[in-house]
Amino acid sequence: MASVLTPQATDFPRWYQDVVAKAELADNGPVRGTMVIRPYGYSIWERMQAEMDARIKATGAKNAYFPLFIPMSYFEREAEHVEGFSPELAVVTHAGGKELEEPIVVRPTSETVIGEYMGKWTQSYRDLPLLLNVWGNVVRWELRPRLFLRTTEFLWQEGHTAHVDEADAAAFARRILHEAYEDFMVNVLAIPVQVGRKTASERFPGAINTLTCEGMMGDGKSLQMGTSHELGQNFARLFGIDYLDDTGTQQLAWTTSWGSSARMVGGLIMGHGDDQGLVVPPALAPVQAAVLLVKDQEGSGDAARRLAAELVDAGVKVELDDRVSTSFGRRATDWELKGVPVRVEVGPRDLAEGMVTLALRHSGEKRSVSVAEAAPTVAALLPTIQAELLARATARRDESTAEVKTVEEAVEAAATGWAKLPWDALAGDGEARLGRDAVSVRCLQRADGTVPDADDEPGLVAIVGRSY
RNA sequence: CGGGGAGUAGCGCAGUGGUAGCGCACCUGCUUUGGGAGCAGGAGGUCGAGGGUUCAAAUCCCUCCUCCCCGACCA
Repeated sequence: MASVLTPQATDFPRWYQDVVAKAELADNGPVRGTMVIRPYGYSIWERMQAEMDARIKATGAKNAYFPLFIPMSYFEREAEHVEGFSPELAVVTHAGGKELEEPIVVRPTSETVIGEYMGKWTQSYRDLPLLLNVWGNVVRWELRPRLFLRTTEFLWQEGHTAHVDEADAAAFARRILHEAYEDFMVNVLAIPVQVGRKTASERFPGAINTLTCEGMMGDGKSLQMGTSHELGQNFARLFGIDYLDDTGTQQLAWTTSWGSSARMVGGLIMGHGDDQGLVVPPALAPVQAAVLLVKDQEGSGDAARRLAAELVDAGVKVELDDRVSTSFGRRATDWELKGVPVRVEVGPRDLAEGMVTLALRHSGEKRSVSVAEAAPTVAALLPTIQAELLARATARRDESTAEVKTVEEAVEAAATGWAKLPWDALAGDGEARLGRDAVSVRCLQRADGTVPDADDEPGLVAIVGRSY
């Protein structure tokens, strides 16, 4: 059979584009950098949203919505913020048939508007912490777009919180990082992210500290899959987020912001995909099992429908594929491209023996089970597959991570994966030297892998690599 | 913004002056269906736009537009 996709080893970026197209995830939009998310791609994003939303709400944050349009003047209040974002702003200068008095920015992020309203809403320490989350779209004008990974408009979640003091803000930024982001990525996406602290040069514009989750992709490059920022009192000062404390003294709040986006779909593709296409972990999959009717003869159609119903009853997300006017091979390939964890192949040959065939996407394994055992077997397999995917991704990441001592060795290791390098080895112009080879510090960790509180703690380790 | 390409059917492309073609996809029918089925028939085009040369332009000339790829930022 001719291969459907460009092999990863031949051209990884082209493989990625092929998967996006053939698995029917997305199309390019009419305006450069925009993206049309197709139903299957969107169903994956909806599953991500559902899992993330539950984790975000579990921290006490509540969903709200803020406007797409932001007055330009809001941006100009914070020097680093405006400097960081101005090259990628889309600005509305005309509306209603005339030129506007003040240009309006299409939000690239919402710290400023949300700051303005937090300022209105916080008067007493009893109003704090104020924990908000927004699901929406943002626009950052991109020169080099790639579907899901970097598009001019993208879907995301941005959380914004205000706290009575620095310690509470710092704790919350870490809580989101671990309990929402890391937990989701490890346990649902089955991607073993490295969590750590960004260096000053990689920090969010206007933040005093940025924390990150970095996943390793199939080509050894790093993908930033979620970030959580401590904003200090920068935005509180500029937008008047203050309150009276329990002694009646006026105090400035401490704020955080944190975001994750549909870029995670790109992480899913490149984190688990293979030359046969996407591989979706069962905990995430919008379709966990496809019941594939080989041909509708000798009652196999009825058997397939019955089996699909049994799978639903067993709590499995099922899709019945009885489009027998399309060849079996074509349909099997399509489900494989879409990364559906289990295919249940139902045909007269097996049914004559009282059996059906299960095909596992992640391993390529096929096994025969009796019709009666099929539904419970599939239901029981899903957690096993989930665990195997995480184990496999973890092993691959560890094999592709080298412990090194010098900048030169780090650059060499970054050709195929990550390097762990003593942060001290990058003192002075180390980051600039990495940058010349398109390599950067993805994050800093303590020797035990935990997240540092400052980048001048002794003995820190820099995780270094190429990135998306 | 600097350098390099490309615009012809939904997608990928061929077509160096004689009036539009191939592969895939699509539609109809028949035969198929256990890893992208076969055969037959069919539909689909202001050849990026405008101007010029010519008996004749997808093809040659001029102008414009758009898109893609490589160099500085980013979820």
